[in-house]
This record gives sequence, C-alpha cells and structure tokens, in this order.
Amino acid sequence: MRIGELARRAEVSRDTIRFYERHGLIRSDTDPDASNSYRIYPEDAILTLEVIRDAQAAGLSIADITLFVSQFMAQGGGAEEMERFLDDKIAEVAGRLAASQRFLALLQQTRQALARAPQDGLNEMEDGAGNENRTRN
Amino acid sequence: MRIGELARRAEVSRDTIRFYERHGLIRSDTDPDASNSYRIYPEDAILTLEVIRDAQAAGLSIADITLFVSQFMAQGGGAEEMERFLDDKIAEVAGRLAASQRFLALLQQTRQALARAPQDGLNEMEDGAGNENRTRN
DNA sequence: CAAAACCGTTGACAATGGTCCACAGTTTAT
DNA sequence: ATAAACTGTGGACCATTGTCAACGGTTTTG
Repeated sequence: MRIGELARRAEVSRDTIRFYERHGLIRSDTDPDASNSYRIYPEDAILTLEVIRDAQAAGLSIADITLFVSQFMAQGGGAEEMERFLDDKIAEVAGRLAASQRFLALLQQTRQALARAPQDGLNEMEDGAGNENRTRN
Repeated sequence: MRIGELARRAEVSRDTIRFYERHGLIRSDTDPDASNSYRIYPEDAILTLEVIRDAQAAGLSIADITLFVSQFMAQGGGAEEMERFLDDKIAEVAGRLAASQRFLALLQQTRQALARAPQDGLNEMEDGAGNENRTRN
C-alpha cells in the first residue's frame, strides 16, 4: 500500500506518517521493479498506527513508543534492559490511568453540579463522592 | 504562603507556578501592608496544583485546564457553553482512558511474553487476550 | 552586620510533535 | 495526451509546556 492509502485508512496525515518513519516507528520498502521512488507500506502499518495512537493517549513519547514497537513487532530475545523498560512504562501508565480516573470523576461531579444548580455555581456539591475539600491544610 | 513554600509543598518548580499563574491557572495577591512585592498564595493553591497534575495526566491542555479550574473554583452560574465544554472533555477523557487501558494491557502482555520466552521473542503470545491480529484488513 | 536564601521580572532557550511549502517527478483518470 | 491527483525531499515554521540565566531587591540566619 502507498502512503496515501495508509493515511486514509489509518486516519493520520501523510506528513505524520513520514514523521513517524523518520523516527523509526514505521517501516516501508521500495518496490524493486518500479522506476519510481514510491514507498510501499505493509498492511500491519495500520495496526502499528493504532497502537501508536493508544500509546500516545497513555502518555508515552515518540521515543518510548519507538522502543516499544520495535520490541512488540520484532522477534528478538528478551533483554533485561527491555524488561526494566516495560516495567517502568507499566508503572507510569498505571499511575496516569489512576490520575485520569480521578480527574474524570471530578469532571463528572462538576458537570452534575452545574446541571443541578444552573444558578448558584458549584457549592452545592455534597461531599459524598471523594471531594474532601481540605482548604485548611 | 509564598511561592517557595508552595513549590515545596506541591512539588513543582517556582518557574512552573509562575508559568501557570501567567496563564490564569493560579491566583495570588500581594500583602497590602508589606513593602515588598512578594506574592501570597492561598492554601488551596496546593489543591489546584494537584488537580492540574491529574488533568494533565488525563490529556488536557493548559488552556482547557484554565477553563475547568475557573469553573471548578468559582461561584458562577451555569453557562450552557460550560456544559458543552464539560461534556466534550468528559467524552475526550473517557476515550483516552479506554485507549490507555488497551495500551496497558498490551504492555503487560508484552512483558509477560518476554518473561516466558527470554529467548525467542514474542511470537509465543497466545491469542487469548484480545490480540486479534487483523493483518489482512 | 554579613552571607545565604529568597523573591519578581524579563527574555532567551529547549524539547516535543507535528504541519506546511515549494519543488520536481509519477500515476491515474478523462 | 493532458490535467488532476499522488509521491518524495528538504527545510522552514508552529504551538505547547516548560526551564534557565541574569539582575536587583528583600528577608532570614548566623
């Protein structure tokens, strides 16, 4: 598949694909019996792009994702270095997940309070949902 | 409290606090009966900084957090605009949360495969954990 | 009373993650 | 066969989220 099709199917821009490729996240080849310089992307590039999306949502940098994808897509023995890396990232992502859940709850509380009291602001929020307002600390 | 104490207690740098303040996330006052120009931060700035941390982990930009915090910390009637904003952010964060969970599972699978097969790479991963490898799509 | 630690302001710098533009060549549709 | 759509390359540019260095003033500590 060529870059345009990949871009359409994975819903990212061509420039983004090239950016990822420069950073080692995606791989492509040239068709040897072609006179052009067009690059051919494997089908699984779509999957890779989906993984990249999720990894970014989980807060990983391009550099980290590069490392992960190379391990994930490769056949390569287990290095201890890689184990440490994965353990680190698992802890990191789990932490961010917890923070996101806290924040989502806060968003939802705030939304509820707004719906209940379209007039007076949010101080209607009953402290029954983890909102211990430790103002005096 | 002055900036140094806030920085220590909330575990962010002074520069970061000033950066947030310039962007309207944090508020402070000057002590009127003081000859200096030192700013005084309220106790709840610590809470605000904690919320900022969670919100960032959840993927919000500074601009979005500014909007949210102003609504969250203020007494101000419910604008429909704010309701739309909150609904948007709830959807966004929920989406990222799901993506993060998918990615965390992938990380854990990869880690497991690495532990099980320290030699041969990951192709030992049995497809029994949501790894439908739709290469031909 | 000094020195050390703190404070505010300004402006430069940096890393990250792209996006855009101009150019020239290639393929596809009409 | 010709226009429209696609492709690669190179480099400039952008927003975001801070961080750092320098300067002069203030407070606290020894």
